[in-house]
Amino acid sequence: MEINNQQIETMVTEFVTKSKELGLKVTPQRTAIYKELAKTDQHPSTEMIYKNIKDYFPNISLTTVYRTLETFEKHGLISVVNQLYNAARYDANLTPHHHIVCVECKKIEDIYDSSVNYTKIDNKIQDYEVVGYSVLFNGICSSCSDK
Amino acid sequence: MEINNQQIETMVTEFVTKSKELGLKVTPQRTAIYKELAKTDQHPSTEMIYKNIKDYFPNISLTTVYRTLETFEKHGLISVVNQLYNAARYDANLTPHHHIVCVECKKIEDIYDSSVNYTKIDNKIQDYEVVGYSVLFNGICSSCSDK
DNA sequence: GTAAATGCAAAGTTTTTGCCGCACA
DNA sequence: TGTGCGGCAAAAACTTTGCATTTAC
Repeated sequence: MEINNQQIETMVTEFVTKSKELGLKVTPQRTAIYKELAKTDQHPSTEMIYKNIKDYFPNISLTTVYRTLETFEKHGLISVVNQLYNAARYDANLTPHHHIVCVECKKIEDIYDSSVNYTKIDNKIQDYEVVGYSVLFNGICSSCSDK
Repeated sequence: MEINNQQIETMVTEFVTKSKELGLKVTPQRTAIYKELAKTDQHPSTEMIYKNIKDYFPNISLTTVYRTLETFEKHGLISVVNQLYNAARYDANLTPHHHIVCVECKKIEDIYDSSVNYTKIDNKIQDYEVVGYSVLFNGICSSCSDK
């Protein structure tokens, strides 16, 4: 799916407004980083964003991209697709179940709550042959919310 | 939730059987790694598993743990909780939507398929205050399945 | 006996941190 | 004119690879 120029401009305008509300400075680097992310639905990594910006903004630092994306995410301007990107986490329990991760301490727990249901899907979505799916809830665990 | 010794032994027995069926050698290291994962629902990282085993198996190598977990995962003996652990991936689209990732090439696409629905949940699961959730489908994209 | 698995060392990736200079409210 | 931001370098954290040795079958 393509995102057209007008949509991007709208998003950038909102980004500037929200940044000012949040007390974040709007710099050329930040605008470039936001725009790079707004113009694609490919969910790029930090490195990909950096490389794209380098073409027209050769002095930008990779560190800035890392720090800026983290700042944006912390303030809700963007979201991280893979909350648990820090390290691989494994599970020997192969029965279908869901997970909940604490956004503070990164602890993961299994969910067996019966209110959590997923509607049956067929094994074809868009151009993909689906081999599985997982539901990941984000939350704050009781010990972190106590703090 | 606790996993009792009998459950663990059953899992280890099945692990040995499946390994043999798959032509995988059952070594003391592999058994230790599997057991370490079977006895917890904490979804440990490679490092955590390594540290726990080190206590009673001081010679084990971190490399072995990495390689073994990858082998187990490839053969379906265990699963990886966070498919996209390689690098952080970002999204400027804040409207609720789901994702599908190609298990081969790691490409991510948005899902707007109306057959994908999630039943409404309240904002409390177990001890967590839920702030959001995401559904991640695993699949094989058309260009990868062509190969 | 042989192919597969392990351990060690080294290298490759991804991410974070410290420090200093710069710039915009 | 001070606080936040950016750039550079270094370090930290996580993961993979090459090679010689050992082991399970």
